[in-house]
Amino acid sequence: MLQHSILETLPRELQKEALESIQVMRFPPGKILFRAGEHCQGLPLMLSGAIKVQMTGVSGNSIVLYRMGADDICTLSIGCLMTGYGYRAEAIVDEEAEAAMVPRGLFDRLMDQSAAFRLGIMESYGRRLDDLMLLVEEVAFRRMDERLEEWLQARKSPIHITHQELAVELGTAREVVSRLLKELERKGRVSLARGRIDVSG
Amino acid sequence: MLQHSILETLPRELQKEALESIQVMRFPPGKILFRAGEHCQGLPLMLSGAIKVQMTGVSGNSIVLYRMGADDICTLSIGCLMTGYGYRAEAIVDEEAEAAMVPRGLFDRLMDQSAAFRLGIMESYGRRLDDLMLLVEEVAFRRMDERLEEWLQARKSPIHITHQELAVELGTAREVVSRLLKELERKGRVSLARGRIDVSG
DNA sequence: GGGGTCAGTGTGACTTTATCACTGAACGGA
DNA sequence: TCCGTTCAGTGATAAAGTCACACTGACCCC
Repeated sequence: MLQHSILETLPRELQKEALESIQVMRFPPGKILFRAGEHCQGLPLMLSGAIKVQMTGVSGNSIVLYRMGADDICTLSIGCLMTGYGYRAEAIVDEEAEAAMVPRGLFDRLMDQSAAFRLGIMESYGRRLDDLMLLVEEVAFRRMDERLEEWLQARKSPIHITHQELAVELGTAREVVSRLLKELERKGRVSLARGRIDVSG
Repeated sequence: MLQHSILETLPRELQKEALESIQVMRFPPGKILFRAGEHCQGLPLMLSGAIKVQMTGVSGNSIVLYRMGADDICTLSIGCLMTGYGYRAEAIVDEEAEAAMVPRGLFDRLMDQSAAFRLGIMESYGRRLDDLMLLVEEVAFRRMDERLEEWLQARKSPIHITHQELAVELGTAREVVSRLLKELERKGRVSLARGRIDVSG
C-alpha cells in the first residue's frame, strides 16, 4: 500500500493524511495519461510500471523525451500544478502502471512541512533536467546508427515494436529506421519481422 | 540592493538574514561561472546581465542549452546543491552580470520557511524543463536555415559573432553556418564581415 | 613597411540523414 | 476469401554533417 519512497519518510500525521487523500490508480498499456494542452489534477507518484513522455513538434514529428518508472515523480505535473499552464508533452503508458495521485492541497502541505518530500521533488527535477540535457546532445550530435544499436542493446530480445514507434523513440523518420535496420540485418546483427526485432548475441 | 523578485517576498526576518549572508558578485563577459564536473558553492540569483549555459558532448561539439537573464535562478546549481553531483554543463557570461549568491544554509532555510521562495524555485525549474523540451524538438526536427534566420531576426543588427560561436548557438557545425550565411548573403538578406553579420531590414 | 602568425572564413568532395512518393507484404475482420 | 488497413522496403532527391584544405584579414614584431 502506497509503496513510494517519498511517502515513507513522512512523519506519522502526514502519512495518515496521505493515506486518506491519496488515491491509487491503475493504467493499462497504451493509456494516455495526459495530452499536450491539458491541465493536471494532481501529482502522480509512480508505484510500478513504465510511462513514456513524448512531445510532438510543429512539424508533426514526435520524440520520446524520457521514461518514468517505479518510484518516479511526474515532474511535468509539478510544473502544471505550480504554474497552472497546460502540459506541453503527452504521457503514454508502456507497461501497466500504478500511480498514487497526490491532490493539490496535500501537495502544498507536504512541500510546506516535509524537507524530505521537498528533497525528493527537487532530485526528481534535477534528474529530468539531466535527462533532457543529455538528450539534446544526443539528438544534436550523435549518429543515428549508433543510437539505434544502443537502443536495441538496452532491451532484451525479441523486441516488439514497429519501425514507426522506434523512429519516435529516437526522434527520426520511419524510413531512416527501416533502412538502418535492414543494414543491420544484412550484417547479421538482427533479424526482422513485422512488428518485431530479434537482436543476435 | 538585492533586487531579485524572489527575495522581495520574504518576511522581514528572513530578508534580514538574506541581506547578511548573501553576497553579490559581478562577472565580466566571457567569465566562466562553472564548468562541467565542478561542484557548486551556492545558488546564484541573477540580478542583471545574461549568461549562457552550454554543454559539450562526447563528440566534442557544443550546444547552447538556454540563457539566464535578470531575475532568473540557476536551476543547475539547485540540482548540484541538493544532490551533490557536479555540473553537467558550463555557464559563460554573455553580458556583464550581477548575481546574488545564496549560501547552502540559507537556501535550506528559505525552502523550509517561505512558500513564495519555493514557488519561485519550482517555476524556474518548470521553465527550464520547458526550454529544454522545446530545444529537443527544435534540434530534432526543424530545418537549420529556418532556425538560423530566426536566430538572426531575434537580435539587433549588427551582430558581433563568429560562425563558430553561431554554430554552438544552434548546435551544428561551423561549415554549415558559413554556407547558410553565404546563401543568405547571395539573397541579399545579410551582409557578412569577419566576426560580424548585418541583417537587412 | 614587410613578413609571419593565427583566428576566421570559403568551398569541394563525400557521407549521413531527412523527405517525398510509391510499392508490396502481412494481418485482421466481415 | 476478399478487402481494407497497417507495416515495411526502396528509389530519388534535398538537407545537413564531416573532412580536408585554401584563402583572407587582423595583428604583432622586427
